[in-house]
Amino acid sequence: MTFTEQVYHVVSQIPSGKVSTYGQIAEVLGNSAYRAVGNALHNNPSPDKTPCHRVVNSQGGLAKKFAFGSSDAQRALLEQEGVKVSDNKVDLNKYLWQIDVKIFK
DNA sequence: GTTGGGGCCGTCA
DNA sequence: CTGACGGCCCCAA
Repeated sequence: MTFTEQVYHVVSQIPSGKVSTYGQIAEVLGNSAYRAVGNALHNNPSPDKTPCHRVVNSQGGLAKKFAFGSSDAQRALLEQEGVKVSDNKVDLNKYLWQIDVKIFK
């Protein structure tokens, strides 16, 4: 199980209507591997299995380029799931997903 | 509040 | 094996 695989696994565990940050994922997988996390999602071999649109940065803002093509698609998906997006940013206080460490165990 | 610079981890060429 | 890049994050001016 490589780091990338773990990232996919964790991201796939994100429930609908919730979002997570690169920092949170990195915090679960390692200490500070947010770089690797972004890289992993960039590869994103299975966008259907890996909802990278539910992954945002610390500011709750959407990324510039996603495997889907553009951030507008990501925003649409989030709103479709019940997550209200304003100015390409989500309310982390409400939609931030509490990552469970056991998910990749 | 905004901008700039440094540093972490992993993968690919 | 070494070098470079990335959808980042944090701290200091």
